Amino acid sequence: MPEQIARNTGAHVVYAELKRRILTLELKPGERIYEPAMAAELQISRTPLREAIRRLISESLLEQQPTGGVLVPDLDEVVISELYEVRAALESLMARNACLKATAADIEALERILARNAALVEFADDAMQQGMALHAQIAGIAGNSWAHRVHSQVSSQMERYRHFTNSTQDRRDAALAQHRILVAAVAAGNPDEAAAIAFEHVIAARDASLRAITRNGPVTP
Amino acid sequence: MPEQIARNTGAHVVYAELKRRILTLELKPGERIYEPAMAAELQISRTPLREAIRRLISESLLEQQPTGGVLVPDLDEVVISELYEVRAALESLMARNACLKATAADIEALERILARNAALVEFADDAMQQGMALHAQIAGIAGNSWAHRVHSQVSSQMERYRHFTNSTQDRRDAALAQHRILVAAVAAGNPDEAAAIAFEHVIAARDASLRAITRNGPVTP
DNA sequence: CTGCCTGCTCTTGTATACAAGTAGACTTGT
DNA sequence: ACAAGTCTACTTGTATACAAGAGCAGGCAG
Repeated sequence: MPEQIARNTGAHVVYAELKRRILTLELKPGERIYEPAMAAELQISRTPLREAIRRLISESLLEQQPTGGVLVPDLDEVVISELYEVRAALESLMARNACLKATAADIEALERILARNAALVEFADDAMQQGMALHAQIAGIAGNSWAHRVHSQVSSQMERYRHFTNSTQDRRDAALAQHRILVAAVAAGNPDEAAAIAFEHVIAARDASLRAITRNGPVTP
Repeated sequence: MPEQIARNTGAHVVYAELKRRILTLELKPGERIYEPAMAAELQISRTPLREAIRRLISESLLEQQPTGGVLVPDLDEVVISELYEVRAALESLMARNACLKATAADIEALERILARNAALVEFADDAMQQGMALHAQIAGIAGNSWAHRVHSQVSSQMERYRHFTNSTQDRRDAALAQHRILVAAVAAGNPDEAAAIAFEHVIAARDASLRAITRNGPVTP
């Protein structure tokens, strides 16, 4: 339900391409987008390009100036903190709901993912993927499509900050430990505890990121 | 930050008008929107109309069919439950943050709103407004613009269901009592308690709404 | 030298024309 | 009568042309 099936319209293609460029910082924060130039570059007319731009604006992946220009939003460490907190609230909710709805098969699936993650904990590049996999499973069990949808949007935003929030081995170990406790709480069917653990887990990730940022300098050097 | 200052462009006007019609159910759930007809009715060309439509789609106030048609989403009691839960998670977060940041003046402002609400508790039409006023103040104190933004979007969605979730005097009294406890927790500076109370408060509202719906029949009769 | 005014260029916003694909109705054959 | 195929009307998606407004440069006056 979150991602609508991509109809192969040009607007969808340029939307995906622009989104990719924004999230990879290929389009730099603060950079302005000029419709005719971008349309020429993407070899498409202004109409579908505008459609893609407006969609990105409504997702806050682009920003409209009062004067009328459109630009890539600046990176801001206050924002990343906010995003982590919203993620914490949503994942907490989903952990609670998963707790209430999980079947034996669901628990088994969670533990299988956990085992996989434990085996791969040393690989930094997979760390994010692993956390996402576990969370995706929990989200599926929770079955709140709106929570899932909003969570996806927030996660997209956070991708722009990925390069600034390097994960350390310590952090990955801690995350794995918290995931174990979380799955245990879900298995035990304790909603309040599962919710609290999920919340604290993401808040811990927030604090780790903020420390990493202040150590390595601000996000916009 | 949530609502961008309306630039007086035609697309913004039709956006506001369509949104109004959708939220008031003037555009009926399930009804399809034909661009030429709607453009003629609103006396504007298809281009700005399409812009407004796409924006509403990305806010889930309109729905795009795989085939290409656009229609007003059906009402669904599963969805309203989901929306309440997301609201609960977000308001819980904001209550927690408000707790951490509130100044003496903030507490005073909250208590003033509380007193006002207590005086007006018997007026059903203001009930929603009062709850919103208190929440808006808390959101302001919490100062998480993303939480605020997402909360606004979810609240918009819920407006479509307003007519089905009639509030009773009992319900309003209960809400006021919970608001008192919430403000007390914020004043006491107890984040966990404030968060828990805010969460339970909205969940209680969810349950009351679901009961009202099952009593009065399904949302789509 | 500085401040203001004027004109130009380039931007965005809107309208319209065109193309392609789809749903539905009608006809035709069995 | 029913099923299948085709044609038509209308839909959405895209391109382009046009208008209005903002920003900027350059010149002119004080």
